Amino acid sequence: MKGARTRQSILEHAVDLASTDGLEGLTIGRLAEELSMSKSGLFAHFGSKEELQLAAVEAARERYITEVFRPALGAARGYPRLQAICRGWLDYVRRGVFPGGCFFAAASFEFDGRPGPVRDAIVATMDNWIGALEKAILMAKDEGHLRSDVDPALLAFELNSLFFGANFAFHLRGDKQALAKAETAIDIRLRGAAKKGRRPTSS
Amino acid sequence: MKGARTRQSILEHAVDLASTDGLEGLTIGRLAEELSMSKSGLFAHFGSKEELQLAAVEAARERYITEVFRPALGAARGYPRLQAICRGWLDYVRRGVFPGGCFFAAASFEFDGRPGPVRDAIVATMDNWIGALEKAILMAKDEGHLRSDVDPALLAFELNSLFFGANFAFHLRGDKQALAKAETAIDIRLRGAAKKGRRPTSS
DNA sequence: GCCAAAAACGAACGTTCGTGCTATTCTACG
DNA sequence: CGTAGAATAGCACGAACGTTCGTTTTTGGC
Repeated sequence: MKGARTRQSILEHAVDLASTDGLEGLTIGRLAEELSMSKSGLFAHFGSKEELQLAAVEAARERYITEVFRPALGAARGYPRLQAICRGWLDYVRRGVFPGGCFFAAASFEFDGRPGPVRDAIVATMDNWIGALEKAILMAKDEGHLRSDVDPALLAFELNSLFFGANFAFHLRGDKQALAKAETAIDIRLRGAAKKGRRPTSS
Repeated sequence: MKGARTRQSILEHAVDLASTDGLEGLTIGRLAEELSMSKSGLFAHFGSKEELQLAAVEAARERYITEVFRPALGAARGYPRLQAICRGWLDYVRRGVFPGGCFFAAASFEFDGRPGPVRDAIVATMDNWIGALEKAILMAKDEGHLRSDVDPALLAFELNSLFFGANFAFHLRGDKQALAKAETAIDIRLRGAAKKGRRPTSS
């Protein structure tokens, strides 16, 4: 089917557009114009704007997994993988995987005070991501790389906060040192959680 | 003049609306309807939507200063004031000062990939805020409450990240323990930066 | 209580929004 | 190669958008 290919290319553009203009600011007319196709032709792929938004969230999730999460799974489980996730995240901001900054950070703050299926999809994605972060931390504990009194939920909260903070400082404020600051803060935090005697992995 | 009073009440509603629907999602028609006045009558106060948005940012800034920053200035300069700022921030989220969560967190992520005067106003406000945070940290160093190797810009970055992270976890994910997590993380971080021998202020 | 000035209104502008239809073009399989 | 079915285009719709303008109502100093 050609439709599937078209649909995919629509979604790639939709995700880029939404990362700068927001999921609500995403417009079928603009999207169609930028892709040189008719509004109705594009519209037929989704049936409603909400379906387009939901598909965009899913497409963004896939890009995120491909660009940030899956590569980190190449590192050995435990501390190295946790470190790979953190570095991968900062690199994902640096590389500009989404032109308007992290799609999910933007979507999270856009929909945090609004009900509906789109919000639910974002919440589910973020729950999943935080859960994966907690799991990586738990693994590092199980491997004996992190101290046993480390609270996975707390550490995941802190790391994710620093990720979002880095995205904010880098993209909004244009702070050139934002990513370096985040890396420093993360390194210190991780080292503090590491078991004594563990040789810190060089950067 | 009655106009000034009306303008102010328009802006209070505009700020509330924008905190849930975004500054771009803010609509003159909706705003007028909720205030039971005509679109044109409301419009005349600002002259353009962009002016309305700029005025809303300024009004939000004033509310923020009144609700979060000024109260903290009542605490003694140094460590206590820094602590008061942090606790005040978490309380500001808990109390729901803006119905859709922190106005500036939302605005920051909404405009982080878009140029224009509104973005500039948000950047200026955030620069100001981060600067104030750094200044409070510097004061705490000067008072001898924090270790001399503490980097104010780094610590301000970390604290602000935790604030935004708390707002995210609380409002989007509905994590009831989000504020407790943030408080724990902040306390640990501040204690780590405090000079040895300093008696930690009880909560 | 008068009267200029300020404020609010009501109607309309052109544009864009999301969403239906119907017709045309293209694609891929038999 | 022909043709059924998928994909896209064209057009129109009602509603809402920001904005303009002329009129009416309200306000506050004398």
